[in-house]
Amino acid sequence: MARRGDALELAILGLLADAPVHGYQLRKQVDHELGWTRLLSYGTLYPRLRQLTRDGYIVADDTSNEPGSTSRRRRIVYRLTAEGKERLAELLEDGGPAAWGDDDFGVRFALFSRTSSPTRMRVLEGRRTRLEERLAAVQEASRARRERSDSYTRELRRYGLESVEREIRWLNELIERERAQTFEKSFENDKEEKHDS
Amino acid sequence: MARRGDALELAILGLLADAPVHGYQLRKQVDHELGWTRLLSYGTLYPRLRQLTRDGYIVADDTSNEPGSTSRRRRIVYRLTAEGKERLAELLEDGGPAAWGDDDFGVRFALFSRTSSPTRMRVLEGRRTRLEERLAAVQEASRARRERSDSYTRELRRYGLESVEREIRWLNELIERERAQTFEKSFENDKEEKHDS
DNA sequence: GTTAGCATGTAAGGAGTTACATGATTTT
DNA sequence: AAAATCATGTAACTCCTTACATGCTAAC
Repeated sequence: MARRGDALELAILGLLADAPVHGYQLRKQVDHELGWTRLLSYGTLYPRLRQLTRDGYIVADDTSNEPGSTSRRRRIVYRLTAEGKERLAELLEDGGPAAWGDDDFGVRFALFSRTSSPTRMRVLEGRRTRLEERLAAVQEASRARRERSDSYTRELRRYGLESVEREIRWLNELIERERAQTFEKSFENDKEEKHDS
Repeated sequence: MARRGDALELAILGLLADAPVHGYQLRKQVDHELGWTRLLSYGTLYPRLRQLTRDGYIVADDTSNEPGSTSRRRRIVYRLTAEGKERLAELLEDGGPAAWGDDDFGVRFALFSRTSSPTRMRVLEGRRTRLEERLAAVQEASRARRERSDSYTRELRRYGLESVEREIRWLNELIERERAQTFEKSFENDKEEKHDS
């Protein structure tokens, strides 16, 4: 049974797919390169690296044993195994509800170049739907119920709604781009098919 | 020893300060009226209400026992005690680092009308500093290190940076407004003082 | 009468933070 | 020589989610 939407596992496997890195550097990459909101602590990262090692998705190379160049720091560099690559592909292609969440979406989006076009579409549209639902719920609540309405609460809601609307517009652009690309490709395929016939 | 920045406790006490409500409704208010990102589950809310009751900050009135109007639903309505009001004031005036976080900031901001002006300033400026640090870290990482740079990663970073910059501009406006208010008040105080003398 | 929503809870498990602990290396 | 940062880890604790469980009431 595949663990449910696990942004951290995906982040680790996705980053290691680019190049082998050690834990300390991995943390920085997760914090800075992926759309990570809260900082990742070592108390979370290191145990997880060991767990993924146990699972057979990654392997550790301790560089301190290597007689390489002069006095290197002790580093444990992790890299993907064949199973890890499979696992990564599997996680990436699962564009279900778990992928619409705030944390998961960022990581998945950053790894879109390893994701199939149909899955990219599912993730983008799922995320958009989720945001639209949220928008509707907040708007309705502010309309129907008589609620807290001091200036600060109103300002917070205004800014929040504006931010969500902005992200929806962004997603719409991305979806358009994605569609255009798919169209180009199917157009090229058509040409090739005609060539074949 | 005061528990560290606890957005949920603050949210509950803050909402109950307006009016007594029952758990089910409280959840909606937390989700819709405060800047809450992830949904609050009952498995979190109800145990916490009991805990706050044990702490003496709130009390429960079971309306099903009241011989009031015809056949009301069973509701357990909570309201603040005197200790709860004190606790709320105490939490609100602690504008330290815990208040700069993504979750905490939203709740605190929504409750700003119950917060003193100096604390409001501390919270706003602290939040701004935190965002500026984050911005600097990401920008530096994207400059210095050669990193993932496919189009999706770049687009995610671009959008992320834009969002943070936007929030900083928003905070700057709010800080300006706050300063102007403070100035007005001190101006009025000056007049009164002159009047006194 | 049946579905949908209201309303309150419990138990188990997982996940992450915090604080602690250690030591090497680079920079000032 | 001291301070900062690199680098890895452990243990306790807290918090939250998930899934389960129950029963009432309004609407269709």
